[in-house]
Amino acid sequence: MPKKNKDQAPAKRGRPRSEATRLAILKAAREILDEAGPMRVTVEAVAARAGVGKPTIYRYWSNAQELSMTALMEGAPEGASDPATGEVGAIEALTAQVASVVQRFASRRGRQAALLMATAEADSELAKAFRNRVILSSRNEGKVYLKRAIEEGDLRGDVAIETALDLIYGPIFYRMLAGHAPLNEAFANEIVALALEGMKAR
Amino acid sequence: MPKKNKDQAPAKRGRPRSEATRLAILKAAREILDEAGPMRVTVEAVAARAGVGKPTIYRYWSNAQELSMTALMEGAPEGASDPATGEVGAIEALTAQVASVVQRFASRRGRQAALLMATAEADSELAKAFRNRVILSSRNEGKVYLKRAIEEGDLRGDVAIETALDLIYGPIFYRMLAGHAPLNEAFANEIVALALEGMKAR
Amino acid sequence: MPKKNKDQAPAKRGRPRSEATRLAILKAAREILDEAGPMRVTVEAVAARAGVGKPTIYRYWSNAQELSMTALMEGAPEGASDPATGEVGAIEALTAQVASVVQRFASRRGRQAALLMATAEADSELAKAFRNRVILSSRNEGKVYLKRAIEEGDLRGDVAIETALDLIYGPIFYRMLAGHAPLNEAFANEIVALALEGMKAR
Amino acid sequence: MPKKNKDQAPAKRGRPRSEATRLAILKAAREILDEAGPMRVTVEAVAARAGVGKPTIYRYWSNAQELSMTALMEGAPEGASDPATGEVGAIEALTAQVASVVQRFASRRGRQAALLMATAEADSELAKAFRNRVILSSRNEGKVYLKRAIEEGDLRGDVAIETALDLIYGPIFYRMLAGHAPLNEAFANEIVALALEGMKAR
DNA sequence: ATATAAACGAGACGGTACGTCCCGTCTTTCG
DNA sequence: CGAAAGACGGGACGTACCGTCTCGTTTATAT
Repeated sequence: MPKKNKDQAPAKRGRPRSEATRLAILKAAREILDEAGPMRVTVEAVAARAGVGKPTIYRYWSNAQELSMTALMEGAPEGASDPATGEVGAIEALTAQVASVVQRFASRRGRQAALLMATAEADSELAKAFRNRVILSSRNEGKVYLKRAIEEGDLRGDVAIETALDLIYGPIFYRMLAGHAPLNEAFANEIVALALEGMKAR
Repeated sequence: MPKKNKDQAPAKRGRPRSEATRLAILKAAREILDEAGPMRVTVEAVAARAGVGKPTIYRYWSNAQELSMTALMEGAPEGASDPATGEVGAIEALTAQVASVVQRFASRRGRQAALLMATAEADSELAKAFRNRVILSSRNEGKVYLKRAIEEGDLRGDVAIETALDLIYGPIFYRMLAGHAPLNEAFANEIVALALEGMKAR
Repeated sequence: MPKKNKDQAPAKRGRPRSEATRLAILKAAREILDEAGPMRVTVEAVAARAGVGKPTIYRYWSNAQELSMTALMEGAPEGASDPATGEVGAIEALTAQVASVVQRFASRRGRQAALLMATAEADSELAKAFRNRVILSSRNEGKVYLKRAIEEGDLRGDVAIETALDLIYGPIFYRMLAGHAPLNEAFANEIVALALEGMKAR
Repeated sequence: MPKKNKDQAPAKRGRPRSEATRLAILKAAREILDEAGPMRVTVEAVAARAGVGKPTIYRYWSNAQELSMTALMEGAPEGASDPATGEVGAIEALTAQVASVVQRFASRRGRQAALLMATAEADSELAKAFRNRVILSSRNEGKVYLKRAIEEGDLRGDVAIETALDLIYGPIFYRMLAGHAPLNEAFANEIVALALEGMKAR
């Protein structure tokens, strides 16, 4: 049996890519992001800071924006903030989660993420991953709570869950984008309360 | 009394700015926006296309982004789509308006506007104007409908109007940003129905 | 008469090019040439040293090689080493000139010039100018001496002047290229003597 | 007796270098030289074309220039165009040889060889070999003819042979470098005739 | 009518960053 | 264990725009 990998691995040749290098690049990108903002995350600056050649960066990402997206994704582990201990009611848990999302997106990092999302070319693979990880993961979490609230009889069973989710999470990004009102915990409570008002089981 | 303007006007001398030039610049910017997207709206390209010197553009705007915002604002007269003729119920009118807003932001121009808003420096005067004109004008329109619906007894009087408005208009930008579901008329109907469900007068 | 320039000047528009900038670039190029050799005359290094943007250099020259050629041409005024005072015989004057040419091309600058000539694209306008100024100017000077020598009866009148000139100046570049023997004053004397041996009027 | 080489060879271990590989590299280099010129003979391009790793090339040559020199040397077997059959006079034979040299250096390959020679670092071993093989071999051939011409009494015995050789072969490279006049057979005849004019035995 | 002065087109300028090519070295896996 | 493959740090390329700065040329007032 001369072959080691049974037709599953593509048999990589040549020097393998260095994970350490990749991490150094992401670290540098994250530092610049924090210190100087997204406009300064240029391939040139990141390469210089990471002690890396520009071509190495281009080997992994096709431009500074994609690099930024990866940096933001891998930098913030995106929590999955405690999947609700069951002790507490589903709607209360949802409210708490929305509050934490609001808080996250009220921060600089949150704004950067949204900006990046808005700027990105929508169809790239990385953009989709970023969207799922950064923008939609909270929405998916929320879906679990809503379903549980229905199971537990707190919400009516005929609720249009998808629309309800947009009602709950949409306003967060709206305020972030338009800035017409503050992003704080009170806001989180108001949204959830009002959005679910009409869905309550009587 | 040698002065004509009684110490209020600063007595303009020299050649006045040419409105035709300003319009040519905006026209060129809009064309590039349509043909090649917001990334290509560079001061250089606009100047070349408008047959204008770069300093002339900088005399009016401080960078390409501000120019784009003006172009977008003056290009789309922003409708103010018939302020509801009173014949029709306030909630129906609101639903129709939301549908038209959804349609507008489903277009390329709409996406460009939102992107520009996201990218803009939040504190500039022009950015505020842009925000009011492009992002918040629809919300303000909506507020009128909501108030009328309360007056007409369709909605309860103790409704938190501001939150309700965010509930209605937020999801539009959310879907535009995240792209997880389509922006169409059905969506408009669903949002309004669900958002107001809990505010209905019983 | 509204026009100032009577159809002779091409009516320059825009900010004129700064001669000071051009000279600073050439100075920097010459310095690098001296200190580090022709390989180090990169557009980037010259721009940095001259305190000039790269595009400014590309506005004048299309690559580092052309820049080097200009630097070498304008740097060494190419002497026209005293056009022979008439007091001395034409052949003696020629010998002295050849000796000075040998000396010049024995230097680093000389080698650089020849190398540049060899590397240059032959058909460019600048390459032709460089060839005339740096490589062929000495040959043209020599032609004057040969003619005078014929007039003065030192050489026969039926001599093939062009071939004779190649016989005299060719060996200089040959030795420089092949390096099989030294470039010194003795060599200059030998060449001229032997080359003209067969042309002496009897 | 397990060893093949009887203790005189340095006991080669491991996979021996493949001569086929070496030839493939040289072939690829020669092809690029022909098709795209000397500037395009980069180690990278040659490796790709020859289907060879870059380190393999660096194992044989220290840079692309040396590779080019070898390619040019081994590509053109350098003729040694008929070592004079004795039937014909030495001066006639010399004239014929000079004509063939002129023809060779009038070609693209000739120009490339001279360019390479000019660019090369003079002190490298390979550069010396190249110079001897490509630039000076014709001169050495010529020396034989000159000596024979003296022996045969066609030329005077007190001739400075080295200078005479430079007089004959120098103009070829001069014209190639400066391009002020064509390189053709007539030129070859003229040079030899004029150069030897003064050395003829009377 | 004639100065005066700002706006204008043109485009050069010092810069920053782009994305690409190639260098020469290194680190794997394959034959 | 040599050779292919190819990643790596690095340097330079030539280009696109940036925002600023002269230029010479209109074009309206204000004298």
